[in-house]
Amino acid sequence: MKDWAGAAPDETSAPRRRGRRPGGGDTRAALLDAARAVFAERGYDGATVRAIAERAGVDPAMVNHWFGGKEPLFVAALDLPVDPATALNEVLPGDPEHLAERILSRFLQTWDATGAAQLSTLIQSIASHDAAAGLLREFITRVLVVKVLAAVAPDRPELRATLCGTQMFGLAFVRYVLKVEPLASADHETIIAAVAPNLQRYLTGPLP
Amino acid sequence: MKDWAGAAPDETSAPRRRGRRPGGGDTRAALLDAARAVFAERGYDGATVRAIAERAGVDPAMVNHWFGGKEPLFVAALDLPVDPATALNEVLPGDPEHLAERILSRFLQTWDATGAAQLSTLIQSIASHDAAAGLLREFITRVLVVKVLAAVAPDRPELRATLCGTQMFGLAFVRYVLKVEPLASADHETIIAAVAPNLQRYLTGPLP
DNA sequence: GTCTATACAACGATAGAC
DNA sequence: GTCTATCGTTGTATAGAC
Repeated sequence: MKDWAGAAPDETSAPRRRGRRPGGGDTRAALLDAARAVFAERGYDGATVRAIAERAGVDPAMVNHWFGGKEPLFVAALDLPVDPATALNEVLPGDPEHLAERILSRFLQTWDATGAAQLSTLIQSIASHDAAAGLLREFITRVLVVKVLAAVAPDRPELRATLCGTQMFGLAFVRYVLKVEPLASADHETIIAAVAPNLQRYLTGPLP
Repeated sequence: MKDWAGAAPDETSAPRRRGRRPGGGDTRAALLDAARAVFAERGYDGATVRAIAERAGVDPAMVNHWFGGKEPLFVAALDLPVDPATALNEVLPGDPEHLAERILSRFLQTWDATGAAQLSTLIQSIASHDAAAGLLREFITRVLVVKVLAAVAPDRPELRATLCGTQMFGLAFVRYVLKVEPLASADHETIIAAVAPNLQRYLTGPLP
């Protein structure tokens, strides 16, 4: 950390070789591992790109080169089966009063296609490892609050985001992990019609 | 949480002695272990009291003596910090249109007092072991559908029950396991005011 | 030769010390 | 207010793979 931050760079230590590494194409994997460790230890804001790159033994610019920035690296470290940014960009445009329907439709399509197995393992790691829980907490806060709620919420975006999180997470768990009938086998239309009004109230409806 | 995969003591083919056993005070624990195993293997309806007692190596009458019946044994096997029957009897009476508020109030009091640790371990075992997931599925179906929804729901009690399950489980997970702010630190009044209308819609509101 | 992974320097923004 | 340190990000030159 303090090697190259403020000290004079004209030390006698040998500079790292520039250019492409001989055999190892493991920079991307090293960054992912380092990112999971640092994000888990310090959270999203506390984790710096420089610290992650240092742990991985590479230049901070590699984060941008391989992932496009700090946040895409964070999403990649979560190892989700979908890219939230892409999904949100497809879902956000349109009437804000029908946003819940679009979110639910996309949500069901994604997890029905991916299958419950992957979601089950994801939830397991979330429930058992504090690190994973911290990562998801960061994810909920950042993605839901900053991107979704800031665009449509009239007030209290943080509270609305967590409330949306309760409904979406509970739906995922009961449908895909517990597989409680008749919800586990219900078609998308039924679920959207049942859940969308509640989710929409959390998004734009009146709150105390 | 108990060890759901723990093997119950094998049944012995020797004839059991009648009357009080000499030193054995482990009949209750043996029944609980056997109950978890058999409930997990066969579900609530498929598990018979006789099979549970046989695996525990005791007389079926012991189920009635120690637990008061099959269902209290099932609840005891779930190792919940509260007795659902008692809690429901305190919550059900009153205006059905305000049932959600009473459920949420009781729910928050229970888990805030017990602490998040116990709920976290409970959810972990649910997410990781299929057996525990099956038990909770049975619990949701039986308790919510038969006892709560049958009393207040105008139609589709099964669907309403699972929808209520999504909201309650999601609330528990986000507040007590993930501890996402501001929901994790919100007072009961705020949460009830925010969630009760949605839960009430699942209970008695219009469904598609 | 081209292509690409890499290192280094530097920019604008931001937060805190003074 | 200024100053400083550090952040995320970007530009660019270079070394090695192709």
